[in-house]
Amino acid sequence: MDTITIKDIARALNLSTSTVSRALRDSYEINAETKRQVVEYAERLHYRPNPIAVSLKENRSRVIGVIVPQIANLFFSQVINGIEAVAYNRGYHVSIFQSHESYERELATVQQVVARKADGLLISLSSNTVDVSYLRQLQEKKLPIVLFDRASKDLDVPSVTADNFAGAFAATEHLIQMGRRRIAHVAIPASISIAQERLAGYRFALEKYGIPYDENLVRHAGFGPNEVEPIVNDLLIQSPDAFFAASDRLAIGCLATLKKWNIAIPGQIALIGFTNITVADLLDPPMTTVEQPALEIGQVAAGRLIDLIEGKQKTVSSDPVKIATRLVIRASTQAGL
Amino acid sequence: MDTITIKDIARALNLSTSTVSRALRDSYEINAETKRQVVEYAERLHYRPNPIAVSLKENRSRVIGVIVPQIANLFFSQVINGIEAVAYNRGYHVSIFQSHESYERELATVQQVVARKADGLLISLSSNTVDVSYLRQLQEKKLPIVLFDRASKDLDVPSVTADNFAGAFAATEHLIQMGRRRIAHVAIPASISIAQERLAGYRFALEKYGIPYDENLVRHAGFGPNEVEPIVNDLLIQSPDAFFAASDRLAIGCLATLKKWNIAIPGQIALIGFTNITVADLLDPPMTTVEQPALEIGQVAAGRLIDLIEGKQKTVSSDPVKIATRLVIRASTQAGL
DNA sequence: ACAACGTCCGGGAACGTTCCCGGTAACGAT
DNA sequence: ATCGTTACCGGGAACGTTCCCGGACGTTGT
Repeated sequence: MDTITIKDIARALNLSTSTVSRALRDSYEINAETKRQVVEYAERLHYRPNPIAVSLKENRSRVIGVIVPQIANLFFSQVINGIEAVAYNRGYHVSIFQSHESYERELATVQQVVARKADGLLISLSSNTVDVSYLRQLQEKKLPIVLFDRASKDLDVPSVTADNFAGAFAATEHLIQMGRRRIAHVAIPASISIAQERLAGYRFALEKYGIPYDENLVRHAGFGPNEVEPIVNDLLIQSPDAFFAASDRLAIGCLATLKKWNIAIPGQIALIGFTNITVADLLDPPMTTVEQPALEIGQVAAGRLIDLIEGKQKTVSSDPVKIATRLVIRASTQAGL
Repeated sequence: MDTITIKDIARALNLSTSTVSRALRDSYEINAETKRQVVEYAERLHYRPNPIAVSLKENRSRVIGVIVPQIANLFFSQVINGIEAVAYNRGYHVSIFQSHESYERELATVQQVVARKADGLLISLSSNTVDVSYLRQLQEKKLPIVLFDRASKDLDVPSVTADNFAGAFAATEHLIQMGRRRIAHVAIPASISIAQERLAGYRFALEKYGIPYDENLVRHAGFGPNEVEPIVNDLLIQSPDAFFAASDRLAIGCLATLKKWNIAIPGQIALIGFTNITVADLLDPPMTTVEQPALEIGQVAAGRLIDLIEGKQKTVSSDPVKIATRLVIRASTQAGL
């Protein structure tokens, strides 16, 4: 009754659907005058090709699916902005989904996205995803996939991440240079690839400066709402003189807990976050952070994916791309005591 | 070569596609034994119905489209979480899109979503959208639509928003009760519906306490990255003793600018934000805020939309739903001077 | 004059479903 | 024996496209 189809045009102009279809796609074998008529009529009735029918026919959709653990996270939302910018420019639509850190939701969402014939997949793994075999299967079925931020060592898929090792190294080195020696590390769940990279950077810095690694100073925190506070409390028993938090959320949680105890920052304890929070310098005290180039990660990841989709990538070199981080020094890591 | 279809099952089991289709949907007119065979075989080969084909046939998709101006905004991302929670429970998939505060992108995105046969639309208007006729047309074509947060008075569509008037009133009243009299209001673009509601609440509070309304104390700020600072600077000329910022972003901008000028908060100037920022009490100083129930807004909006989709809403009463806000008092509005 | 070619167009299958319309048995009731 | 049911199942159209195949007509070359 309302959406106008190619058939309607054909009927109205006394043509066949084939002719109309070809006229609309500007085929060489259609008379110029006929094309004009068709295009004009289509224009006038606001004809829009039905993408569902096209997808069914062509087995593709010009849509790329993006799956992140959480959208309410500035890092991911900025990555998405980067993705959209390049995807849009190159003629792709972007559909965004959340896994909510759940393997089941991630799996279901990916299946759905694939069933809807997305041309490619951009995904950051949920923290509860250990079994990535479903992604391997998709990969074997030639579905273009690019991982970002949270990659997986079990998967030979192109990935784009921040240089977490270097970032964590820089953070830890900075703390050491500011005279800290007992540096606690509040890490994200060990299942996530970047947790290990950041931990490694942390350890490497300690090693370089001859500080023994003390595993009592390292704790992993999950994504529960009140998980950070008890962990910080535990760590405080070890009398650290600095906290290195491995994410936005954790840094904020550390800050809140330390304040609760009336611990002077950086007087007694220095604090550094691994984050993208824009309000870092409005906090009390302004917080030193390792900034991840979220936007750029998104842009690069989307670019690689689309290259893959369009077959520009002859060599499917799945060498991971690492984007440099940036240490922004603020008050929370000044020399203390 | 890989995705298995109903035809494959039919061929393998020597049945017709009709029978297989019916068996899979558990039709009463299929023999129990046949059903068993079909279901088992389908299970074994991991058969998944092709949602594209189903959409084409049924003219629906069990997908609801969500369009927000910006995802990198805690308010919207929390609303989305609310939406997803109920949508998921009721058997709908959610596709998320951003308009980036652009009318053209919004229009294009909505068209795309509609063309893909979304069953309904949940949308928060971009600040540059003045012409909502395209939405009216969709509404006339019986597409279920629910607006949230940013509604439009030109549109007779169900909407779910925070109670912006009451929230702004409470904020302003609080400032007045703390002894402030020259209360500056940094508002969001006047084109957005909630800007007017918040302004009205602000004015009503002034009126109630016999404070004359001074239009020099009210300025609207757009979404540019550096738009807030000059506006705050301008307002400072009017020597205000309080700032009421109408959004997250603006409140943060005010705070940053005031700090730049070394203005004591709340000593010289009090500050209150209209926001959802979780770090409000970690800021320097902890910021008093009017909190919007973002999650609930999302839940209610999704609920209404799905009711609409499933025709449970006999009366299409488009009376707007208003969800109460909550005033959280922190240090930034203590009595000054 | 006739083949050969170019130009322009239509018929119809196919993508994977659903569903309407039928049809065939078997069986009890008349 | 005939009829009406009931229980099952298949054929095929339809959703909106694209594209292969083929055909009609006119023009050109020999």
